[in-house]
Amino acid sequence: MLTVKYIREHTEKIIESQKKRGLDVEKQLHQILSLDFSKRSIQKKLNSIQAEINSRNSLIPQLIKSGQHKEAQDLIKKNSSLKKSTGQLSQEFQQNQKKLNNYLIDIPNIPHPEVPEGTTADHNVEIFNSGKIPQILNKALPHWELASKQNLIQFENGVKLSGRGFPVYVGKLAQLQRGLVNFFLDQNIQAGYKEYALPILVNEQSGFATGQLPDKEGQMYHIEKDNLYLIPTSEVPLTNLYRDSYLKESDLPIKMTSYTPCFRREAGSYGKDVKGLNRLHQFDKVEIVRIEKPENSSNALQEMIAHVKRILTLLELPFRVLKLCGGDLGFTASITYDFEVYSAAQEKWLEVSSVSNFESYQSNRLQLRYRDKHHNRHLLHTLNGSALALPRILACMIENFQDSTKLIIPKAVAEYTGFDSIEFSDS
RNA sequence: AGAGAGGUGGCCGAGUGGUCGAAGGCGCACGCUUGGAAAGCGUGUAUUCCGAUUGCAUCGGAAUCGAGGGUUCGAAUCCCUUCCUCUCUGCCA
Repeated sequence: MLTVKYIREHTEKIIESQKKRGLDVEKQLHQILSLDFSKRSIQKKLNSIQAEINSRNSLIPQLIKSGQHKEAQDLIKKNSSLKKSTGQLSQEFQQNQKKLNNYLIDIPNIPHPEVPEGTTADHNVEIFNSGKIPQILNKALPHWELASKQNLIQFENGVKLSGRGFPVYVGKLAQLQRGLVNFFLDQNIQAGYKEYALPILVNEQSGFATGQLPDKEGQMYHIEKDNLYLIPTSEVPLTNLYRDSYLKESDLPIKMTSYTPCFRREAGSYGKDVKGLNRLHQFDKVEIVRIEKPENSSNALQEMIAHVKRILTLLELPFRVLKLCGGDLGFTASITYDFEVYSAAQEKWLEVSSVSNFESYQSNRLQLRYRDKHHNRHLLHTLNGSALALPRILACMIENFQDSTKLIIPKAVAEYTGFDSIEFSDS
């Protein structure tokens, strides 16, 4: 979230830039400013009363020692009456603070100046296109048809076990998926990211710190008995490793990667684009996260974009990169680039990666800071991206790399699977 | 799940009612020492908020010893609630 100090100093700028999201935050910001003002005036009063009490308290033991009991009793009486007023004031102070916090939590991150105007996904700006739209095979089948026919994915069994959105991968396709995970992880490790194997259940605090709570409360699976949440992305545990941290300049940058399953309830998204692997409740993803000094975060973002591009190129899939417009930007992100792969049989683009700079928005909740050479304290910047999410990659591979007899595995991946094609049984 | 122990500053660790924001050590920073380094010596070293002055330097104040509440003129220290960790037992992949 934004700091009050920042809001105080940049009120107009924030109001202006939130318009890119289609939001009018003027009223909220003024609420925040007035709550902040009253908070400070309450604190001022409280502090001075407390100071008075404290100064008397330090006299009392001295008076008692020197036998001046009457004087001591006098001070005690004065203090106990003062104390009553502090009780009320501190209650007011706390309530004020709570209100202030609720407003603060509600303000999304400020869109970066580079974020294009626009209200819907149609206004996202294409900044890169790999250029090679594949020749579509005459009878190219969408992945759900082909994979079902060849018994590579069992959607019905998934429904039997869990419900819609929990596919079962079979045989070579399961192997291909495993190979891809290793391929992605190795690519990330080679690029300097350290691998972590993480819990996929996290507590409330972790969910809050990266911004999933309370914003996406309804989108996460919640285990009430233990008050734990199934992670919607490994961004959550990965980034929270550095919650409540003070880093040294020499520790930076921090580059991490992790493979985890991800869980999303996808409440409210039924009916649209949910066929096959397009939208799932459980899927596998390899994530990259970086923690950077503020002045380096833009460069880091560019590096991440280049990195994901490289992986997609190795996969030989046609793809494009979009700069998200304000209306399509996530709550916590300052700027986001989406990677979409072209699915020939579906004749549409599917999002396979999303790379974002959160600047200090998450750090403020995480309390993730560093100390510079002059011993001044600053919030760090966090960034993350998928490298990559599995199901849609699989879907595109199935749709783009099929011929009449087999599915062809790209070279770079074949090293990991141990086979370079999946033969179809004729039927 | 049951029983017990415990949660103190970047880390370890002392501290059971009164200058305790907290001894000591480690670490870190700067300085001295040295041909250089280590060792040694010296100095400094928590965070947040409010205020003054305004250079993110300095000064004053408040709060914080897991969290919340209570007792008291006064609590890290006593009481209650709660969360978490560890050990043993039970159970088990």
